[in-house]
Amino acid sequence: MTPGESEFVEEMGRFLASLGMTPMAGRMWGWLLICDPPEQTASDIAEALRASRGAISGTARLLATSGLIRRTTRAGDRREYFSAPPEALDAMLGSAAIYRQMRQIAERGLAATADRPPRARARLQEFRDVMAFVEQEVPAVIGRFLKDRNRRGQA
Amino acid sequence: MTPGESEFVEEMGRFLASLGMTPMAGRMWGWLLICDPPEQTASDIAEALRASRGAISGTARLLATSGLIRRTTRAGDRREYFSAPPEALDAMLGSAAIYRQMRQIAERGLAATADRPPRARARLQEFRDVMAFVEQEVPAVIGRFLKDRNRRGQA
DNA sequence: GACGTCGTTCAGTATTGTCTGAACATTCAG
DNA sequence: CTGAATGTTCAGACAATACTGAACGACGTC
Repeated sequence: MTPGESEFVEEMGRFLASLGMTPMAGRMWGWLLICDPPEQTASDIAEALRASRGAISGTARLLATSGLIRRTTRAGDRREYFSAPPEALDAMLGSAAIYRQMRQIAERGLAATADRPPRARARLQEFRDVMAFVEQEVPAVIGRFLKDRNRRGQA
Repeated sequence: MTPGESEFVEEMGRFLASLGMTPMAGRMWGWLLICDPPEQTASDIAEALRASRGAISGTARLLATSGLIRRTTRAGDRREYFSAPPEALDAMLGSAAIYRQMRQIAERGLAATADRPPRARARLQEFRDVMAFVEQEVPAVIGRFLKDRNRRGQA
């Protein structure tokens, strides 16, 4: 890994960490975006990132369950191969998980303030409404784009 | 603050913390969404959240600079009043800051891998393209919605 | 000037979270 | 069986972080 690539990997680590993931998750994902070949074993990744196998193991599970990476296996090869598949972008952007979570929190808040005057609840009500809209519309827009792009890619 | 309200405030704290802000920022914003009256002094907030004045001070700056809360003053009153204004939703959703940041990281990564074969750069290139789209389109969609809503609100 | 209120800053602390490295289980080859 | 390679788990070290509480300056009132 060149210094420039390493800087990219570290930057992705800091960025995903700032979004609630671990730095290692960001590094691993960044590396899987630029590595060659695209599929790498845990040992490959541990060596490239100079991280322990334990860290790779835990991070791989985290990334896989959130849909950001794919685990594949090969006949006659006990190792697992990790890669950043195109669907990762769908998982990252097309999901309304964050907006849904915010809407749900807002709704629980509204339930907890049911006996308060409307004036005190108006802001939270509005917040909920906006979140409900975003939860529905943003994934739809991104979904249309990704679908379009995939169709063009196939043609 | 009732137990239910406190639970809402704490939940908002955990949520914003998972997005890279501090728990206190989430609590404060959550409280400003449901408090009565809607404008509160730092002392009011410190008492409601049972937090120190120092924590409120730092958190208020954080929230204000990111546009989530508004600081207002009144003639003949040296205190500052904090509130969660409707524009906060614009700041929270309409901003493309996160997507722009991801696009920029991707572009620096592409620059750092300029001499690598296209195969190794394809994923990152695609990632950049999708981010560029989202950076432009998502705020546009949300902006149209908010504008619409405001117009309806005025009518 | 003395006092009370308001806001900021910062050192210290307590807590949390991340990563390492070792121990362990599993699988396969020799 | 022995040994090597792969993956998981977990205790513990280490670093980062959030918050407290005290010190400080600014402002206005008496």
